[in-house]
Amino acid sequence: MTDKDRTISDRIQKQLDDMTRAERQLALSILENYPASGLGPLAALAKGANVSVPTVARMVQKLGYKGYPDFQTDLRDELGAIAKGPIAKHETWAGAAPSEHILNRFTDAVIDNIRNTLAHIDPAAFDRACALAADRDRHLYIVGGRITHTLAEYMFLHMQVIRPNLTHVQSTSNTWPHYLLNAAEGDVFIIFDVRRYENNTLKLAEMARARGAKIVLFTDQWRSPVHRLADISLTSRIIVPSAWDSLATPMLLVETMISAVQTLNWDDTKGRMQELEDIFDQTKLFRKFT
Amino acid sequence: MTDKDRTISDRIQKQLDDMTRAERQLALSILENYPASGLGPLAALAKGANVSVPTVARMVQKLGYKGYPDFQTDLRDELGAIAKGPIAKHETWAGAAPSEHILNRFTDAVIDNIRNTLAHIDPAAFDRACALAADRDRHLYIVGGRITHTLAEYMFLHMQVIRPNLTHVQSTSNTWPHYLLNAAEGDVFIIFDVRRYENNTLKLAEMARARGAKIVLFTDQWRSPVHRLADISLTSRIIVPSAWDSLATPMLLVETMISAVQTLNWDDTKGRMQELEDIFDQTKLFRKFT
DNA sequence: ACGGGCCTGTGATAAATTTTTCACAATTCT
DNA sequence: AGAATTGTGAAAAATTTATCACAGGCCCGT
Repeated sequence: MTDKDRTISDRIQKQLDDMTRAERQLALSILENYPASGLGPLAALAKGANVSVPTVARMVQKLGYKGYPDFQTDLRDELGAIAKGPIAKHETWAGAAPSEHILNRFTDAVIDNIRNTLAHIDPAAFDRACALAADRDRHLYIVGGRITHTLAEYMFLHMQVIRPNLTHVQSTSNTWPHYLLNAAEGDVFIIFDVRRYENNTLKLAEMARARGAKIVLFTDQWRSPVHRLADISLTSRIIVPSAWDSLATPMLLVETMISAVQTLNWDDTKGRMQELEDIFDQTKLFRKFT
Repeated sequence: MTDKDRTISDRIQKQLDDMTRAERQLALSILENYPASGLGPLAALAKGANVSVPTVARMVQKLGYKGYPDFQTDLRDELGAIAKGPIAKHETWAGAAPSEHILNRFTDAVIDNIRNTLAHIDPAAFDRACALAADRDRHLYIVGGRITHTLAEYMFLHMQVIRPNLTHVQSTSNTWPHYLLNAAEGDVFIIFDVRRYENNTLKLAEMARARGAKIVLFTDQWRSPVHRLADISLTSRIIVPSAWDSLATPMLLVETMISAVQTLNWDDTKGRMQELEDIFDQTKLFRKFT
């Protein structure tokens, strides 16, 4: 037993590989809300993990404890030890690393970006953008640039399941003018443009605008020049301790929009989602919900 | 009941003055090792406080609980909330929207994912992964699946600037076996695989492994089967109130790794970035940054 | 100092809950 | 098909909790 196995959490994680499905399910549940969930009654823990009572009993014994109460005692001791430690310790995300570690510095920055972004966002505008993206009568164009096309494609992949009638355009390619030939009044362009802003993207936006299309823009705090043409601009803070910017926050917004649009289109999407559920079942990670 | 009474600790402290000798003795004992001591059996708590069993029973009822288990439940809930960190304390992110708005619910979930992911990550393993990714002598393969290839590509785009000698492989394409022909012992595969896990990805990993390559895996909390072949697994929590999973947290890790690798290779990267700038300037792909 | 009122501990017991275990069926994996 | 895993339902065992009555102690005012 090395240095790393001091906490029960570590020990559980280490054994994760050798566990069976139900055990792993249980272990993850314990880790999920650690250590509170393990301090309640055995039956509650079992229920929370969607696992049977004997499974819990069997596992704690596999972990080397005489019984569940024994396991709880260990958990409590650990909890007590933690609380006694350097309390006022500046909060670190990866507790096992010093706060100067890049993991902590970077995460700090991203959390800060998220907080700042959400604080300044206009929920009404966001909702309008979602409504536009959900409208299947409008053709939906999703446009990304050199780096942002990964975000654009990510959105495209999901929207494809949610609704028909959409196109993924890469503004850096030289084929995008072709797409615009088909753009009609009322169509929707979701455009991604963060610094350094791309001329192609701006041109594309201008032409889209000229054809009477609606423009939803994902950009950064310094705002792409496209924002003057956009009906709705969603700006994210993207600075991190790195030579590059972080797309984590824009991605959060993208995912949120996907979720919102899917809800708006739920009636129509339900069928397709059922298929996904079936595939989901095949992963055999979970019990079926009965 | 005001703002200050949110935690049980606060409530107990407030009543401290009105308590009798034995009660105060008990209360201080609870506070002494909070909340661990309150989560054990009643008798143990009594003994630890040098107080009789009925005293404990009487006091928890005075505190307004139906019984000791009731009190414990409250303590556990509080512990669960605390463990989530001050950030997750039901803060509304987009202040302009109600907390039920999807923006707030989704952000809550993502922050929670980040917190949980970072809490369980092994910084040493992360550092080793970065070192592997930074090693120019090893060819670097970046592998993504159907959805995750966007993340893979995102990483690839940045790594391209940082170091030479790398390839982006899409496991869903049927061309990947060709890439493997060139893979040599000691080469590094960064593989992305979240549920639903893809057979192609697993096969690819197996072949890479067979050729003696190192494998770094980005996966979710349920862990892709690839993790058994991986030298280093970086697991993220990815659940959000949506029909899909969130790649925001894996993306955070990716960006952090990019930043770390770039620092490791900084001497060389500096020059390459400058060249890139020059090339972009020449092609006038970008507007100049003001 | 004294007595009354309150608090507290003792020891015991009943009640409630929780834990443990079992055998077997159902399911999943190989 | 056979082996391993997991769930079910139940019952027994163990532990924990809630209470009780009562005695001893402490504080307080007289």
